[in-house]
Amino acid sequence: MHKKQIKLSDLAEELGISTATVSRALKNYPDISAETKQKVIALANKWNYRPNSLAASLRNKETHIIGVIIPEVVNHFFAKVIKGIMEVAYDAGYRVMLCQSNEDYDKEVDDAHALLSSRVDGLLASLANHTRTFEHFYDFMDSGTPVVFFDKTSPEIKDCSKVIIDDYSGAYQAVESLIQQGCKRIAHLQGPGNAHTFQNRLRGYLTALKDYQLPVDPDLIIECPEFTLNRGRLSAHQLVALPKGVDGLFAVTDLLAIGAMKGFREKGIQVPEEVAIIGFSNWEMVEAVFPPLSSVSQPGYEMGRQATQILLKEIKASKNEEDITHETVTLATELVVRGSSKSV
Amino acid sequence: MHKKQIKLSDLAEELGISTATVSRALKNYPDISAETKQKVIALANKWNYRPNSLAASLRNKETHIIGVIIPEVVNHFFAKVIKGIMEVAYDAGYRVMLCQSNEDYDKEVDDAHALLSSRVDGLLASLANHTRTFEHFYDFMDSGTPVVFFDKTSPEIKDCSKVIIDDYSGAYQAVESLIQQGCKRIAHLQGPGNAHTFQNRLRGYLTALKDYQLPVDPDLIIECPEFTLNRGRLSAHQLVALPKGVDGLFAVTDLLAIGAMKGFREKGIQVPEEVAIIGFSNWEMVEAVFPPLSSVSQPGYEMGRQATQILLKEIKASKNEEDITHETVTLATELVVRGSSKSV
DNA sequence: CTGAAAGCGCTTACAG
DNA sequence: CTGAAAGCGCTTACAG
Repeated sequence: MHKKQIKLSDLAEELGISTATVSRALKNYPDISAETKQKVIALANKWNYRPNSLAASLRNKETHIIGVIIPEVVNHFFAKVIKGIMEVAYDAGYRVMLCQSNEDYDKEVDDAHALLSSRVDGLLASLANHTRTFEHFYDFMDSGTPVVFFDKTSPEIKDCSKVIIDDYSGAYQAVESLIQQGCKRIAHLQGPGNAHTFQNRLRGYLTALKDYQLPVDPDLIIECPEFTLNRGRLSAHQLVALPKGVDGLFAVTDLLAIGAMKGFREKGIQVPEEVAIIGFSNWEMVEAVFPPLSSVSQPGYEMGRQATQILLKEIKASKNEEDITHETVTLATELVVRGSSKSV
Repeated sequence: MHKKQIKLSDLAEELGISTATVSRALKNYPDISAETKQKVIALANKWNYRPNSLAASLRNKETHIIGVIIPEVVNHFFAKVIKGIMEVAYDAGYRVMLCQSNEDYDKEVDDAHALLSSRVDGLLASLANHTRTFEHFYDFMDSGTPVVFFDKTSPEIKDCSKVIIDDYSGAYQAVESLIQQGCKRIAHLQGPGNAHTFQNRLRGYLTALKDYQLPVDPDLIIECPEFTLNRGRLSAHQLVALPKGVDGLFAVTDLLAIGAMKGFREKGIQVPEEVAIIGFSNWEMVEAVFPPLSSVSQPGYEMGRQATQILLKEIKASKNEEDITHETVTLATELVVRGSSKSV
């Protein structure tokens, strides 16, 4: 590998001045003569000089890189979060090192260690479904590197900021709406593991049933290990086969709900006449299926933006040795009713 | 910011040995005594030592980071590419710095410069729709940093590897299939800009028409500036309003095709009886709409994997000062016929 | 207005 | 088997 990248000393040598002066000229320090600045900048452009940011980062003890750990990239919600993160980061002059835990605790730990080694200035993380210990995150906090959790987090984690959505209320509203339109046997397609978000949606479901004096039937609660159309489809088949049947369904995520719609249709069940369905996330595709899917909005883009804004604020405070007050932002959810259920 | 991160010299001091020995012990050099190694490793674990990879990278002149420039993260195809990239990179001990050009040429240039400054070991890039000059990529090649383009590239770019799909054949097949099932007035929802992929799909469409002696009607070709359901929907309305109507549609991407299905349905047009529709990408959601959408498969995950494998091979060759033979891999596409068109 | 020098935290050729 | 020393490419306090 013979990378012939230009360095400061190459410019300095050609101009017959010191690297210190070149460095200062490029950073537009006020006490460098205009003439010197011009010469330096002209030469830097001529040679296409790109400063080695490794060296600068090592020296300055900041990398202007944000680490991101996300369970899964191929997921519309998380993709929007990433977009929000990258935009805010870019506007502030930060770059993003992205890691996908793949819902694997060991990989999550590994990624955290690598990002720590890379000396990222801050970390944005969303937990894998089965993460139960958090030492790999505490390592960041202990080293003074701010961490902000988004979406999938845990109440056990203290002393850091979080951006979450109101999963509980969103779920409650959805199920309440099904109840109010007359559903008596409402199923729930549940998310895997002990992820707090999914637990909160389950809690919203259970509480709504209880508040309206509807019994909880374990047969109506199906844990879906992965979020695919097919899993939703098969769950619908399973529900249709129940002796007492099903007349409503709230799914932890839209993909499962859409899969379930397909599964019901395959069994000749009419939506919403025989089974009313509500999903969660409200992604664009809910408009494309027929009937359009009712869903609870989950503002991923906004979540990414806000989490990054908080992180940048904490990075800045940490750099200035100011005190940091952590905050938990809860983004509102909203039930959007479409053809797959009735408005009440 | 008072990051109290442990460094080699802290370990060395506590053990009363040199940093050189600590460094070698941690890297399991053969000529370090087993006893020393154990002591070092025990202490490193105790203090949770994370080597500063900035320092190591600066010294070794390699970062084990791959730069990725992609037009858009919120796009199922690109998300799958990213997943493929990250998996292969991770397995080889590489990390990913992700940049989203947002289909903006200036941002693409900016991202390229930043990645060059970060001294990534290699670059994977897919062009923004309106990119027409490539200096920002040539900078990498000139500096000896391998670049592999995937999906959106340009024949003007020489001397580097590419992983693309056979857009032309996929499009040709799709349109041929529509013709063979009797469609006479086949519309095309076209992608924006001069992106080569979209041009090739357009070319497949035009050639198929020509081969079957069907006239090309400019009214039937609609350029869609962005890929949204609504854009597909409105395009369908526009086509329905044509005096001569439309009886087939090939869309440059599934989201537009699904939007068009919705648009036709809104106008009371039956799919596939009155208009047969075929999309491009074959993403999971095509199974969810009704009727299920016929589509040309576009293996994004595989594309990400292969592009990364080639890049890693070139990085290795470059490091060993071996000659590099660039290759262009063309992944096959396949028409998958479903309910929105008829098999022939 | 400019330069010499030290230092960020590693790694490794060289010496012993 | 281990250490002293140089160096990766920057930045900046200090001196002039």
